[in-house]
Amino acid sequence: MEINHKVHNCKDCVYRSWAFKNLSDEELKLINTKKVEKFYRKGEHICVEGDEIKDFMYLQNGLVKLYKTETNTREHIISIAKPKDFIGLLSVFSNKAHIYSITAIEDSVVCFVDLELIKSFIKSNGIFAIDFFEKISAVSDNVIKTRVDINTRQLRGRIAYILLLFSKHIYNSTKFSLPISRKEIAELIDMSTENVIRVLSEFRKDKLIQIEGKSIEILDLEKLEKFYELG
Amino acid sequence: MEINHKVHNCKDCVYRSWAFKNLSDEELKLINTKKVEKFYRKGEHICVEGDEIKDFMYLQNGLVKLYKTETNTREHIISIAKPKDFIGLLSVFSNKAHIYSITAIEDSVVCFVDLELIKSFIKSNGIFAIDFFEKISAVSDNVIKTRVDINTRQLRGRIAYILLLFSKHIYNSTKFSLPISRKEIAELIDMSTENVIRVLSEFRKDKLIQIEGKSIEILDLEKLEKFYELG
DNA sequence: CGCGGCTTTGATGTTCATCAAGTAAAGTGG
DNA sequence: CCACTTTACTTGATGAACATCAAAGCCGCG
Repeated sequence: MEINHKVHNCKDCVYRSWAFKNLSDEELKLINTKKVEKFYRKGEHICVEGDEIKDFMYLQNGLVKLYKTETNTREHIISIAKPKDFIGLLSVFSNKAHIYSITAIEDSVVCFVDLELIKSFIKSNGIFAIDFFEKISAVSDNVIKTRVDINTRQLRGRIAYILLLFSKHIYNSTKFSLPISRKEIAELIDMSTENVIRVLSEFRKDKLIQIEGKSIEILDLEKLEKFYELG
Repeated sequence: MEINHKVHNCKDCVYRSWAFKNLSDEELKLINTKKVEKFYRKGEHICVEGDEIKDFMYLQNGLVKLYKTETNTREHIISIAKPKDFIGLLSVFSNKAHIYSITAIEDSVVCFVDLELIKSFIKSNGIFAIDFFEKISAVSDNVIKTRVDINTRQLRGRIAYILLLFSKHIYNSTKFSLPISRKEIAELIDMSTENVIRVLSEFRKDKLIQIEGKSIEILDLEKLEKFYELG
């Protein structure tokens, strides 16, 4: 299932300047020898609820979903992680086992770093510790904010939220290809699949978006933002 | 508004053995001289959305709510914090300003510790850093879990959730006095005040609970748990 | 080529918020 | 302490928002 990805040197990794900027050359070297980069094809599992947490994982490339399995046919998506996000959330510190499953929704590359190594850096390198926690706190804080954002809105506001999320925060374009199915959108924003489709169709009829299968273009950003703001 | 509470010595504080157990005697002494314990009467604000974050705050005693103000008459409650919880959540690391307001819903004692001091301990004391982050991660993780729990349920399941929350996790008793109004329950679980009342009345008629004003007794724990599990 | 999963639309019914109106409780000023 | 005001609570009636059911077309995949 998993294919080992072409391994980079951590020194050249974009994440060095982000989360790991405060590591010394030796520490970086140690990470470099111990880290594992794995490639996941769209649809492949990265981890499953209940798996033991051994590594600190962050997304180098692609897009993944965090979710809980509710029934055989229904999942509940907690969040969509984008590159640079720490995809195990805080569980890495507060749990022994993953509390969510993670699956790639686009071809993705995940970097695994042994958790004990990260912990040893936290212990020995205080500057790193502070910076590191700022970064992972932001990711979790954002999940909370997103959940609240979604709950306080109704259908149109939620769909507008999702469209704006992909457009502004993930693809940086008004034109993109939806990485998830209508059903997954429904599972992400707590509504029925049928109503996701209905609202999308309504938005198309009202010329807010152009949509054909997975391909979406936002035509009227202002109106969409109004739907988002008004709930 | 705020009344200075009788100040304890950190050495005798129950929290020493919990979050601060890995601090040395000198470090503890430093906290002791710098910390401020404040007493808040029920209803008093501890902080307001937008306030600068200067301190790390944890709840020694009482009960507080975290919320966002939506309109003049409506708030949205994010969570209820109980003793030992870190009430600023992760914002302390990822934000300069509080993103939620905090108000006491019971008479409460909050301990304020200068954030810079905490950060300096994180830098200098690695064992403390790891332990400390485990603790605050658990609190935030729990907020996420709770939000998901609530959204995936409908009215009866949500009310059951709230009742079980107070009974099991806060008061450890089937008999307790509700610390929040019907309106606040509504704001916490995203439903209308009227329907909170309706479901509570229904539960009373069905002999699941006995309720008179704020005083509640759970009569049929099993049925209540069934409502919670089935949503 | 046929099966299962995804998508779409319409019809129906349930769940829920909102409105209205009244009672009880809790502050507030004289 | 009492009239007064406000805020909390409660119940019923109504309609809006939404899920569910049903049926059909579509597409990919073995």
